[in-house]
Amino acid sequence: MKEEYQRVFDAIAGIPPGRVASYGAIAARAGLPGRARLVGRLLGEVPDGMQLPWFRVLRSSGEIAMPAGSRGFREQCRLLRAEGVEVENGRVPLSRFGLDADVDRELWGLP
DNA sequence: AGAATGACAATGC
DNA sequence: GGCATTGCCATTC
Repeated sequence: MKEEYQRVFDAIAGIPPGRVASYGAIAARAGLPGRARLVGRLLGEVPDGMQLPWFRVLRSSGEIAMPAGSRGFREQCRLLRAEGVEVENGRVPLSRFGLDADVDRELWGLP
């Protein structure tokens, strides 16, 4: 596995419970700005049951990035709600649960 | 090599 | 907020 991939996994694992982050944010946190798609590709190949909070990763708009109604979709909603995250119509209000620059700094100690 | 595809994103209307 | 465009990266045909 490439270094980059590992860093992405770390970044995802670094999302605190009850919070969500966008693909772009993860990529950036992993030191791979502009590689949001890479993140998405990795998550797609992560087997279910793997110890990774993949469900905390959403699109920049806050919506779940899979076909509504699909198995993974429901699973993601369930897991998120289990952590206290509001999921309304397959979407999460990033204004409250999303990691923004401020939280990011406080949490991960970025400059 | 060239084109299409995908759990994406930023910008402009 | 929706829709189209453009940029991106890795993989697969």
